[in-house]
Amino acid sequence: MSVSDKSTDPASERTDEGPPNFIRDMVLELLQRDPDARLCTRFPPEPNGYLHIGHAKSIVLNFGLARLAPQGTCNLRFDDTNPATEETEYVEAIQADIRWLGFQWDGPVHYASDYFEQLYRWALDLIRAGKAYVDSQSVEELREGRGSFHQEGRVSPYRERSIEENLDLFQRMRAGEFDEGAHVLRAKIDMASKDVKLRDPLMYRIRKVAHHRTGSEWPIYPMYDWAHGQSDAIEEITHSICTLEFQNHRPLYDWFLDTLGISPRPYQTEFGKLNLTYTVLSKRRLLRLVNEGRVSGWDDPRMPTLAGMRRRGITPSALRAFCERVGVSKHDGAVDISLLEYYIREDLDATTRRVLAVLRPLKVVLVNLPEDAAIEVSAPYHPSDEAFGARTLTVTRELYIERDDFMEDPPKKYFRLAPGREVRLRYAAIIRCVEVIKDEAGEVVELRCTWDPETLGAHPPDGRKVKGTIHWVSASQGLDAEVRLYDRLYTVEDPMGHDGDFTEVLNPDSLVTLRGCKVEPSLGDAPVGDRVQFERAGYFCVDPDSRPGAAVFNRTIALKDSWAKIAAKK
RNA sequence: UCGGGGAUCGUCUAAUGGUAGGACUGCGGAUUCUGGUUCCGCCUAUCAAGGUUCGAAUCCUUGUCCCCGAACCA
Repeated sequence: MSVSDKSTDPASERTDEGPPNFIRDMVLELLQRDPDARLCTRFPPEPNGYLHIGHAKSIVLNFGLARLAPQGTCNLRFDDTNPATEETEYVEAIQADIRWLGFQWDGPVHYASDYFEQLYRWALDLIRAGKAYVDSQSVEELREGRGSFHQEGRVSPYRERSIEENLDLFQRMRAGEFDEGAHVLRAKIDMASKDVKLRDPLMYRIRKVAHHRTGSEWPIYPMYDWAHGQSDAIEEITHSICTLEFQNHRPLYDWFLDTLGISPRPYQTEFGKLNLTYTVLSKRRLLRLVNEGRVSGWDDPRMPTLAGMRRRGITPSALRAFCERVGVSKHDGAVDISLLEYYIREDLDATTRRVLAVLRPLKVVLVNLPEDAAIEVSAPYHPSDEAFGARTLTVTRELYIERDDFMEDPPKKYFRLAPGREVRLRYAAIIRCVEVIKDEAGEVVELRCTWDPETLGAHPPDGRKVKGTIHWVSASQGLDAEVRLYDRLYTVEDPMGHDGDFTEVLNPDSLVTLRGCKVEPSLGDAPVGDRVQFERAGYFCVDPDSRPGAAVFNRTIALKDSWAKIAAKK
């Protein structure tokens, strides 16, 4: 390709889609050779748990690939071949999560269970072709017969059953004549293969368990390897994208498709799934957190599930941007959680209005203001985007400031309030602390300050510099609220690398609930899900637990805090 | 030990024989009525050793380390 045709090169259109990657390149090359080539991907979750951010990467990848061509499509298919663990609740939650993330699959929702009949007929074909047989060994015999990495497999005594007998047995398996474990259907490949996966893998097992869609119609269920590739083929998927741990399955994937002679057929490509520091992404372990009550549910804001992140206040667009940026490769690494945090802040900074809220209130009395003072100030909702508008805040004689914004004996470089020192009240005027009131225990319970009217909405006329600005809420006008501060769920970067159980490194402070917080009056009618920035504190959203007059805010993420860094160094 | 994959700044990822680039993090600085944002700057990488070549992250050889695989899970 020459440089001059760059403008018509499909590869040049990738600019808005994040960095290039080997799968995208593969598809782009195909499209360059044949612009009319069919392009169909699929997202194939098993409905046995909720979607997490790792699935988001896969969704963004698969839907993104389909969009590379105008005729490209991406299916949603539930890989529901194990009725013991799958439920309708998950089927519904997964669809809601995909839509929330901002994607819509093409055509109807597909299910591997839609293909049970076709799969069954193909299995009969394989038996007739002498490529599959019914084995009647026990689980233990099967396992032993499979051999090991260093030892060849042993041929089953049932391997040479006649085609007629296999047909009869398999049909009776399907008819429900046998108990679980009595027989299995195996592909006849090669018990001596160095690839353990190819040592006559199981295609069907007997499971007398009701299926969430097919009920009790089927007493036998196809195994993943038998169902997946054929399901792809039925849907005429062209690119079957999956994660690295399925690389070992590809020879089998190919064997079934080739042996059946299905055409056109899909091809599997693997990529490294997303891993995140301070995070565990494994449906089995997330299920444990839920079942053991370590979190409040699949949508606990600390969970890396899409449902949890949604409740936490994280936006779909931040997630999408993150998934684009982490890239796609065959390297199995762990992305630093700070990259995710960056995209969350970037999006929220642009899209949320600023409000004032005091999380840990400390009372301040402005001694030179009359009892009924009500000084109105206009405060823009966003520092750089006028479209957000403004609201009016009222300064009253008594108000609340953050406990952290006052220190009796401040260290160097602390430019907030201290005895005798000045600070600006955000959007209002400068105050000076003239008296500190303590209780019997010696704890500071109130500050007396003077209000400097000359600095209301203006710099001090005498030119003096007041570096600090703090947020505040009127004592009489502020609203009470509950605030839930969320932090990382684990105390270590790699919870699974920890010796022992991953629950041992759960962060005991991952949720801190604050009651008696004070928020500005404009928040009185904030709807559930509403996202705001509490100035100087972080981004928050209204939790569904909120009740009229008793709002609950979840902290999505704190603002970057360079003072905390300075303070921590000392 | 057998089979399949993978090794590039601290992290993720580009560069497919021709200047090792970007993002995040970290560290400085400027601006700022958010210790936020924004802007500017700096630090830091080709797993190792040989070989081919004018030239190697890229090709070859050997080695090292890491991941996956012996479920009637997906």
